[in-house]
Amino acid sequence: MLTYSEFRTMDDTSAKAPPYLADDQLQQGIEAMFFAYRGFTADPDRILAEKGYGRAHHRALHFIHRSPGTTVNNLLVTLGVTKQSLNRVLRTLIEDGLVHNAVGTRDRRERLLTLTQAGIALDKALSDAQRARMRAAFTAAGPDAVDGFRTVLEAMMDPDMRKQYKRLSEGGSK
Amino acid sequence: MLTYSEFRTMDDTSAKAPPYLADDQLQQGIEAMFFAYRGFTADPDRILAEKGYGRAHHRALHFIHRSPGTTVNNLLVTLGVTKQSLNRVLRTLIEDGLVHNAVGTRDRRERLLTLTQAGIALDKALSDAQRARMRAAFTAAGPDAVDGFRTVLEAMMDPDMRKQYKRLSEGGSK
DNA sequence: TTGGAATGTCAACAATGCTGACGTATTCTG
DNA sequence: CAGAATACGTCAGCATTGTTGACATTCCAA
Repeated sequence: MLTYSEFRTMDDTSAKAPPYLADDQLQQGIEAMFFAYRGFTADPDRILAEKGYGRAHHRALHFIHRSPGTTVNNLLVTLGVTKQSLNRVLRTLIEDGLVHNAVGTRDRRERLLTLTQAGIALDKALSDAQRARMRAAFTAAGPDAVDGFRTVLEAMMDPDMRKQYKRLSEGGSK
Repeated sequence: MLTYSEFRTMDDTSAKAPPYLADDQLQQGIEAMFFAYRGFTADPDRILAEKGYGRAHHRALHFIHRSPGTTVNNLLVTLGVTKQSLNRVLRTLIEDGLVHNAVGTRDRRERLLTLTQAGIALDKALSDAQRARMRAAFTAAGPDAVDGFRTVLEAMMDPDMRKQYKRLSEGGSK
């Protein structure tokens, strides 16, 4: 099979590229996403299973760690789930002493979420495992491929999610 | 990214860009995967919800379409789920007349799975939606980015899944 | 003071994973 | 041929994580 760039090079005799992508290219991309996402979650999932948590707990820990002091509503938007679904996860994390919630100072209705030391420790274990795979993939693929990887993924996001993503990438914390 | 001690002493005017760190690249990749996968599944999910199916039905339809006449065992390996989980999905698809299973010719214990016309139609609707987003992303990102995208995703897969992926890529495009 | 926003909680339900156990048909092997 | 192994289907039960809907509480803002 030709790569897309090879395909493009063959046909690219004019300044205007053909606005056509072979369905095989797209199909391959779809399957790549499917199989890669399985790998992406495999390592944290193993750790989570040992501790009795699920993927939703990982996501909550991750984004609380990423934006310390975030509110429940912010987290809802980022994770794209209902408050009931998040609340169930959040409650167990708070009960287990991994997450701390404090009454907001600017707005006392809000609950500002932070990780405890135990929460930081678990997040680190999960994050280390996931980053190790990402690092291996990035190293194997090379920096140019990594740029392309991020460019395509960003283009695949819903606009609202892209904003979330960019805000996190640029600021690290708002 | 702010540390926790920095967060605790932070006031509203202290926001500043954190220094560029190598781990930030990995973190950004992780979040890109998370947000992009949401976009990746969003369009098919809407169609599936209308029809009363879930993401697992989509996956089954996709890979049966991709490998017509595949067996249940083959599908189990590709999807990475248990036979009980797959069977539940497969049964509804067969009952609803989207999938046909025939007794194997080479080995009569096997069930050879194919899509019916109705199954092909639903798969096409789902596939069209997903491909449209993939096409838009590929077009926006450009051919070099697409190559990098696939390279990194492939490097992120578990070895067994990478074999599956390559087998499908080679066979499906001949 | 009142309306609405933010949050929490309870109940019910659905989709989709899992393990374990069992039955049937078929094929392979000694 | 007898028994082991394989492929598949199914039942039962359970966990995670998503959904709606309803309702109470707290508290900011007009």
